[in-house]
Amino acid sequence: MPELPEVETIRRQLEHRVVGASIADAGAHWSDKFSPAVEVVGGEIMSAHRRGKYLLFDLDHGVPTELIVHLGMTGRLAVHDARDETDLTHPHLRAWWRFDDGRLFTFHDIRRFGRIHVVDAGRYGEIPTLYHLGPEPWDAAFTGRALAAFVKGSNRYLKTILLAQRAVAGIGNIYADEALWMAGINPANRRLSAQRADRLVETIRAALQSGLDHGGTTLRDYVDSDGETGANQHELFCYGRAGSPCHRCATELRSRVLDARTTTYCPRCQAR
DNA sequence: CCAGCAGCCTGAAAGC
DNA sequence: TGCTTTCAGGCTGCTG
Repeated sequence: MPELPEVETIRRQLEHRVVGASIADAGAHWSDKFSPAVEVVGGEIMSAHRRGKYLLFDLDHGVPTELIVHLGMTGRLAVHDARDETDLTHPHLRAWWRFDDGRLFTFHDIRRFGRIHVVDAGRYGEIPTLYHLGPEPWDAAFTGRALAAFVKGSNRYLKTILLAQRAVAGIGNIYADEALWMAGINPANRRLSAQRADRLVETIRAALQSGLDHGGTTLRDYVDSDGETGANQHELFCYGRAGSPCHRCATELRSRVLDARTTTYCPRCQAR
């Protein structure tokens, strides 16, 4: 489940391998989730950015164009040496791009929760979550005040607001549970004081920074574009630890389902 | 506009 | 052992 730290880890690895490459050929799975990949044939990759969990490749394709990739749950991007014999019939291969130097850029996605879009640069209207995406977690616009305003304007669970990508970009289930545990806030709260909002902004940044520092969290499927697992799963305080003792107070961590998301929390440190 | 939720997907793990 | 069921979950799009 690539979230911001996993996507950023991949972006950093890909950047120096794809920038400057010209796309000579491409292919894609028939689904319209992936088929737009072929529209960038003839383009040159100018840069590789990230917004939230989206990878954004700027292309010169006559007009400024963006190739947008969301990894979903199990998406993997990799660049293969020209000598590699990459199997273009692999059952999980959803899209591929052949560079004019012979290298192959591939997108594998077992569960097909990923998505590929090609748009005129900056035209995100057909991608609702990206269109409405909130600030990056380290953006000056992401403040306790701004987060508190989002919570006040909504009647949803606090955790659901964090996952919705509007108040802040890039948080998924793992880092939401981690940040809420670190802040000592119950995920099912529907209100947030100014003081707690400031604290939650800090812990969101801390949880994501830990993920970045450890190359991402690998629970099932995540590997970076070199096929390496992350190490942040060894640093988790809360996510996936239901039934185990809280690292702060030794109370048994509990899990419940909030809006169809498994949520782990400490019933004592994160009392409502 | 909002909240809530089904549906998309597959393989691993658990249950029988 | 082998078959069936459950689970994981980000995002989209539908419903009320």
